Amino acid sequence: MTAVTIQCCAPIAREPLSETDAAELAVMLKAVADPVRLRLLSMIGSHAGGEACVCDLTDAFDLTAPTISHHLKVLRTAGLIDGERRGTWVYYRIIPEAVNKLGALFAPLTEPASSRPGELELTPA
Amino acid sequence: MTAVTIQCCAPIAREPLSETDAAELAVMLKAVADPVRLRLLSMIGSHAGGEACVCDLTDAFDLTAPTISHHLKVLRTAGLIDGERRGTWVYYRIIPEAVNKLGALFAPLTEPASSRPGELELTPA
DNA sequence: CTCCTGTTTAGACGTTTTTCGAAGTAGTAC
DNA sequence: GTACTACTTCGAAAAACGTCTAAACAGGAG
Repeated sequence: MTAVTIQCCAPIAREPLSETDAAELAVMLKAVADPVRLRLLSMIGSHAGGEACVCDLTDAFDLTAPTISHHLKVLRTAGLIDGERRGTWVYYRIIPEAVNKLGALFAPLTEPASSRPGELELTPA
Repeated sequence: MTAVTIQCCAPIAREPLSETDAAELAVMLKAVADPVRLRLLSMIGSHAGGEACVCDLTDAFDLTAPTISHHLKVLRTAGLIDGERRGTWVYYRIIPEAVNKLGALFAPLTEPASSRPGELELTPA
């Protein structure tokens, strides 16, 4: 599930976003536009091994487990993370293509993308 | 007004975001996490001359003028755009540093922050 | 099997957001 | 001055959101 287009749009200042692209990007941005989810994403992404257990994440907040679970679901539905159960615990990992898509959206127009070394290797699937 | 820290954070996957940084970034992301505001930002940024009149923007939507005005205010409060009245019309323009900040947040981890030239002069509070 | 821990789902409640119509402010033209 | 246009502010209604508690589900241990 969670079918998300990996690459769709030029940087925001290159040309006006279409209604469709804007709607799709807004879903992803809305997922990230919350302090708790931002921190969750950052914790998962920066965790050793590239993945983090829900149990690790829950302890870092003053929130109940269901609330954390809800936020993780929002991130997962938006296509930003993916989760997998291994035995007792569930591990989440970032989906880099999705994050790169956001990075590309806000990339500066000043220098052509070519001058940034390995900016994005992602070509649309 | 609209005092916004220009640079505060490493890419999201480098290290866990602090509670403070996450809260601050979430404000900016929330401003951008709406289809209408995304399109407004894109229209302003890609408009010839780097600025757009509210009258141009309003016509592109099926929304009333007060609603567009509200969205523009949200973007302005978040520090993403700036507006100026010249005679009869009000013109808005993007604040590139703010957009770059978002781009940096979602940038891939390939190069260490030190290799980006004089990105910014402000250190976090 | 039962019990315990980790995680998700369901439902409820208060807060925030999006939108509108109506009224207010800023500026030009007459 | 009045009249007209451009834009913003105000106040209200509906929808979406974040959080909780309670209950369900998944898996390991006894």
